[in-house]
Amino acid sequence: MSQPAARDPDLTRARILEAALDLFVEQGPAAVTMREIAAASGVTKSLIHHHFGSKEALWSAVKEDGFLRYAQGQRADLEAASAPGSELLENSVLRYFRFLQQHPGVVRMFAWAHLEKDDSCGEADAALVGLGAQRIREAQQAGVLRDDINPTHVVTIFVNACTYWFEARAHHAQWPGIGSDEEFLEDFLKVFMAGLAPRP
Amino acid sequence: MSQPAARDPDLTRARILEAALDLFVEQGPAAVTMREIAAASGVTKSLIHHHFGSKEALWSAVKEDGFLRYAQGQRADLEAASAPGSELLENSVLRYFRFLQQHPGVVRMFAWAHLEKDDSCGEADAALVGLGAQRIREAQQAGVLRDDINPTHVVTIFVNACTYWFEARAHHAQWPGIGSDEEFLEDFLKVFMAGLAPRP
DNA sequence: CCGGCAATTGACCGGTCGACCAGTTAATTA
DNA sequence: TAATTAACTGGTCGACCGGTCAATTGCCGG
Repeated sequence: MSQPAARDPDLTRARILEAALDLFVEQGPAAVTMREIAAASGVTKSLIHHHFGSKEALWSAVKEDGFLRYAQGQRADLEAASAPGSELLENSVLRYFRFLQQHPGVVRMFAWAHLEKDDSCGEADAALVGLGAQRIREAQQAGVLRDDINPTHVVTIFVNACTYWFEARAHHAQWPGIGSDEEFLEDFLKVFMAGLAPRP
Repeated sequence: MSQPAARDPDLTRARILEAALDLFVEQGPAAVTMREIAAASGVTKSLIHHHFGSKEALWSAVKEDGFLRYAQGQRADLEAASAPGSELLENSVLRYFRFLQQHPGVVRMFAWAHLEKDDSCGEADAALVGLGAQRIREAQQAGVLRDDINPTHVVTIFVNACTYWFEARAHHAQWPGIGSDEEFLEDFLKVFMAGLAPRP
């Protein structure tokens, strides 16, 4: 006979967070009810309140957890793409694009956070962007990239282009002549890298 | 003494649409109540149902109206920036950026639509993007822009970079070394235009 | 092995939501 | 001007929301 699962508050919290993440990211925090989260995570509504206090606190915990995992993944990616110079930049764009491609929920989570003017997401990746900008500055000083562009803006440009590509995918899919993920990435990289080449 | 306002269903509809637009764009469709919209537009809740049927239908009407006005404004802008060649492209980016700068609600309305997977926004500007892409194609054939890039992707790149700049403004504001609207626009234009210059 | 505490449950509460409806008023038309 | 239609109002309903609470269960240190 199936025993009732042994008590494991950490696992319970994790299960609630996981179910809540899925629902929140998919439907938005306002449209999800505590009852849905309870049903999806296999616990009682009261238990969610016991562990997280309120719906808003749960949503905050979900975002904090999500942003943390995002930042950790990106940091690992940035350190893995360690080849210096312009190859590093091209690799970074490629890795960032692939990351969003494989984690569509991340784009949506950021979008929800932006719409509700939650700037806590900035804390998650500010240090990461600073690190990336530093690498670009080094490449500029080495003469590999043109040096009349703010390094942080270099990061911002490719982050914006890639992120919004996935956020507005269904929208832009209706534009005449639009290509696939791969074709867009290829074209963007051409323009981006050529635009950053040292000036003659 | 103040007469009760003469009946004017068109004006009433317009007032409801305007109030609903503001509230929906600011808080998102799920967070806004019919009672709020009624209070903000100075009519009864029942009257909104009379004119629009349901909350969802009202939100659809708001989006449709918003997208239409957006597309009309953009079309006017595109036709105004009629100088051919690479100047046209630079002007288009500039005008698009300024448009979003002056209409922050548009960015948010598109973001809400994207998050709820409403692809009706694509119908609004598909023709417009097609027109822009055609101009770029002509510039490519004239040798003013490099011709190994999908023209639609050229549009997409600058639309993404500009739109997400405003959508994630509060987020990116926390990034170290980030600049102002003007500084970002300048840097983006440098990279973008240089990246699209004909190859040697 | 027992006493305390956290994990967990189900019933329940006040409040608010979107929608509906019967009734009233003003414009339109025949 | 009588009749018809559409604009508009106030009141109300059932559903469902987030949150609370007393009671129960299982773990774990003394």
